[in-house]
Amino acid sequence: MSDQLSSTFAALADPTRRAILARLAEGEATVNELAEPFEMSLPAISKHLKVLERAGLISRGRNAQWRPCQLEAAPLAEAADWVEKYRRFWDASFDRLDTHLRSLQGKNIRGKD
Amino acid sequence: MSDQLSSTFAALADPTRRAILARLAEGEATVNELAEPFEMSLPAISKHLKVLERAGLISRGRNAQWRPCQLEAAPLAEAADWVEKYRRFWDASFDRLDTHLRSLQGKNIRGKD
DNA sequence: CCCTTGCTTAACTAGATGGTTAATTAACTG
DNA sequence: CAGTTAATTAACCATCTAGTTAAGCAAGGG
Repeated sequence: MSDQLSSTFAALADPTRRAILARLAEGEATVNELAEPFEMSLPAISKHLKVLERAGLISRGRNAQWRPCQLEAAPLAEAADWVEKYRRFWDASFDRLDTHLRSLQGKNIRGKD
Repeated sequence: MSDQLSSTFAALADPTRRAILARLAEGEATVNELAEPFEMSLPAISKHLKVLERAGLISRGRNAQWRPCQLEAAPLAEAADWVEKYRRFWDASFDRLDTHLRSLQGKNIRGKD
């Protein structure tokens, strides 16, 4: 799970962390500000932030005793690229072609590919 | 981790499972065909397929003793939507606006939002 | 210098994840 | 019916995850 894409997706696989990113999309925030909406201890938020940081999705500065967090969306570009490769499989405009290709594939199910 | 988006991202957070989806993008495949590229036991692949199935990313049919797997990309649409909301944060054309907004936000770091 | 505020680290727990081998089920094949 | 092939299930194990409470560490404010 050490590759970038895996840790990005893993970081996104938690509603708390996605909510934190959504909040940071509105601008910088401190840990306490980020924690405020959640019924969860501060250490728990701290851990979520560490996961986001190690995935490169946030960066943290220092301002006196505050540790302001900032969104770093770069890893999301790679994730978007990956997902987009599959767009034709869910996009309505490709349904007919897709069904056709699938039925061709079905006849060759035991073939090399 | 029970919501759709979380289980979709969780399923994608593993290179083996992403490779399986990539293979299925070329068409249906049986479990043994899917397992072939990996140095991993068949039960391990079976478990990965179960994760993908519970996330709704694949469906499985029956053809005699074979259980052909098929890509079901629908959940990826939701994932793509989520990620796309952040596009402006990594897209070069938004960098200048983004920097500007951040600097405004910075002055209000202790504010309500 | 002590106290409060902001946050992290430590230690622990319950449950999920990712893998293994061995046993089992299911369906075709001689 | 016996054997082979395809795949799953069971049982087990190590590691990771997401949370907890309690203790520790910086930095600013009386």
